[in-house]
Amino acid sequence: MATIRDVAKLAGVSVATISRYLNKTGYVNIDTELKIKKAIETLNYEPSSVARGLAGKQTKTIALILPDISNPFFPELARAVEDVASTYGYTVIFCNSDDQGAKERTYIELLKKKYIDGIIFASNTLNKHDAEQINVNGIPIVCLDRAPDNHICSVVRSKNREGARLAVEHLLESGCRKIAHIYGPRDLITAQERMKGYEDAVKSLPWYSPSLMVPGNFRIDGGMQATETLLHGHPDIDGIFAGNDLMAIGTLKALHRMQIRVPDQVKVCGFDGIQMAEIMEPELTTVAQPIYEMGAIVSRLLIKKIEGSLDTNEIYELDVTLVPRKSTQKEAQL
Amino acid sequence: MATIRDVAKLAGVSVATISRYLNKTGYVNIDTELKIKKAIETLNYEPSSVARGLAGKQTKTIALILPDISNPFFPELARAVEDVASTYGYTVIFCNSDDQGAKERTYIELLKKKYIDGIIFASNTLNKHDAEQINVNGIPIVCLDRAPDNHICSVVRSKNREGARLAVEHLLESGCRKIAHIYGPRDLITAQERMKGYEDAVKSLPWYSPSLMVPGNFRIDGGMQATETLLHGHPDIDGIFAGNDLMAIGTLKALHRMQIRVPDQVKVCGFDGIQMAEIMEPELTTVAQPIYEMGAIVSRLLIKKIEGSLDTNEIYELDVTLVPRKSTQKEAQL
DNA sequence: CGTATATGTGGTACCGGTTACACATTCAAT
DNA sequence: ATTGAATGTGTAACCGGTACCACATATACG
Repeated sequence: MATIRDVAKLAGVSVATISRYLNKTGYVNIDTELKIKKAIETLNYEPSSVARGLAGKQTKTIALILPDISNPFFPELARAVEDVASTYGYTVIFCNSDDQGAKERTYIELLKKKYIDGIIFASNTLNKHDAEQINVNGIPIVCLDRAPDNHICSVVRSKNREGARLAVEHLLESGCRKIAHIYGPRDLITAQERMKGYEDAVKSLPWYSPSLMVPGNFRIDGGMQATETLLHGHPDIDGIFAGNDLMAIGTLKALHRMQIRVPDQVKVCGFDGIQMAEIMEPELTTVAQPIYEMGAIVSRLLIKKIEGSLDTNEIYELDVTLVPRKSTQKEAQL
Repeated sequence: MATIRDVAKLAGVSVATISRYLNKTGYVNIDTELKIKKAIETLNYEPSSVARGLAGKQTKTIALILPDISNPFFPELARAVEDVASTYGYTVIFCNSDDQGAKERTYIELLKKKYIDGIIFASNTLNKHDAEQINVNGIPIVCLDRAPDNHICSVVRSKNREGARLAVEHLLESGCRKIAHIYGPRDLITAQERMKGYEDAVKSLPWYSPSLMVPGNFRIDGGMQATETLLHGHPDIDGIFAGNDLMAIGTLKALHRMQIRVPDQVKVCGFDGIQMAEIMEPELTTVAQPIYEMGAIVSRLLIKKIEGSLDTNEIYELDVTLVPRKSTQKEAQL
């Protein structure tokens, strides 16, 4: 690999000039420019990002910390992040935290040593202390869903509470008269918000009872178990709003095993809008988050922050859309 | 951030000694060691990976180039790669190539500039020329599925041909008498091998006809279209072996729309063993590849290559397993 | 014409590590 | 006593860039 000094020698100028030419900082005579161009060409020179990273500030690398890439919600997000990052010339390192604070901190240490330019947090355990820790090091961060604390970093999230209300209202309109909710892990803001949305929509209704809310774990198996519990306690349930699609899929599976027909006997609605929802049989109605868009926005935000054209921390709340499908279809009106 | 010189000053020794201590290269007196330890402790010193990268050789970073992380096959693979990489202290950069040679080459250029330690190719367009190009730069590479050329890099793949035979035999055992095949993109080795496996198993059977093989694109929509074409031409088909799970899912969907019952009228088998297969209704029988294991092996291989404890290029062919599920179930024997 | 400003270029000290080499000292073996 | 290996440490060049500063020349303005 040729170095900048090789190029300088061949072009008959100093390294400073080459650097100026490369970064378009300072003056370079048009003739000199041509000579440099030719030298670079013939030497097949490519500036080393590592040297640049050491000398200057930026490594043109960002990190994406998420709980688990094999959770179907994240691949699309990751794709979006990588897409916009690469169009801006950034490279992305990805880390699976499994939502464990310890792992996150380990990664953060590692990333600091690597002079990473910024971090996207799609993980949920980042707390105020950690965020401040990173901020101290001057590394810009942007969060998904969760704000460690007000204004410590920008946050992108979608309207979880409103979405949950939408889901319940849709179930009501579809003819449900007793709707249960399977909620996700208590420590996840998204799960909390969706639960609140559910409560908003049902608490004034005569049939409402707190026992209609049971915990899941945001995974398929959790949805299955919760559904069994639910139908055991309330055999007359005719609508289930699951806190995310994975649990809704579990619900569908459990109902199928119990030989309960969807949507005839029980209607089901999920939340997230992952691809899987569409391939279920019956197809799963869901409140879709704009996953790709979230990833794209969060990346653009981070890059803006890195490049200094943004120094305020804002909260972006994205709209969700109810996607009605088979699993909540009213009986045909004959 | 403290630097090595700060530590040296505080500990009252030279930077060389600190470096020796850090890398456990060369002698360091036990007393000196203690002083250094203390200095590092009080300064909260962390060596800069970037400086190390520039001075020494390794950046402790590997790249994973795959077609598209949102293709359900890859998240699990990516997870495995990241898991083992991180246990060895490596960090992973991921790149979506969309199977476009141009994108791949752009990434490779970028990665070279970053002094990446090695590359895992799970993408399919890497050709001999590209691979040599990388080899010239001395960057170790390991491939999934595809060997650009014999012995230019190690390859991890699973027994596609044998797996396809397994699938067809299973369909035959389940009572099928006319089995079609939906194959994937012609330029993918995996698709070719699976097609060959299908042919191996059926070519000597009386009903066999080349028109039983139709192209899909390894995606859901491709599977749906292919299924429609297939049943149009051969209404008496009672078994379909799709080249991958995504297409098999499409098949299931198409059959459902055509009101053809699975497995009663037509049995379906996929290939890959992605999580989605299990959540289908009916659950999809498939030939499962050990996806996580493939990712783990390929990463370990790469790391060994990087660290010099491996210099031969080998081919690892992993066993596949037929996972019988509802979509190929025989009618109950009453 | 003197002076300010724009244009163009080079020297070189960094950035924060690694490592080759030189130089001591200790200790066991001859 | 001599020698050579093992132990221990420091100096400084290098990795490949960036950027500050000095310095020249050309052009414009009052």
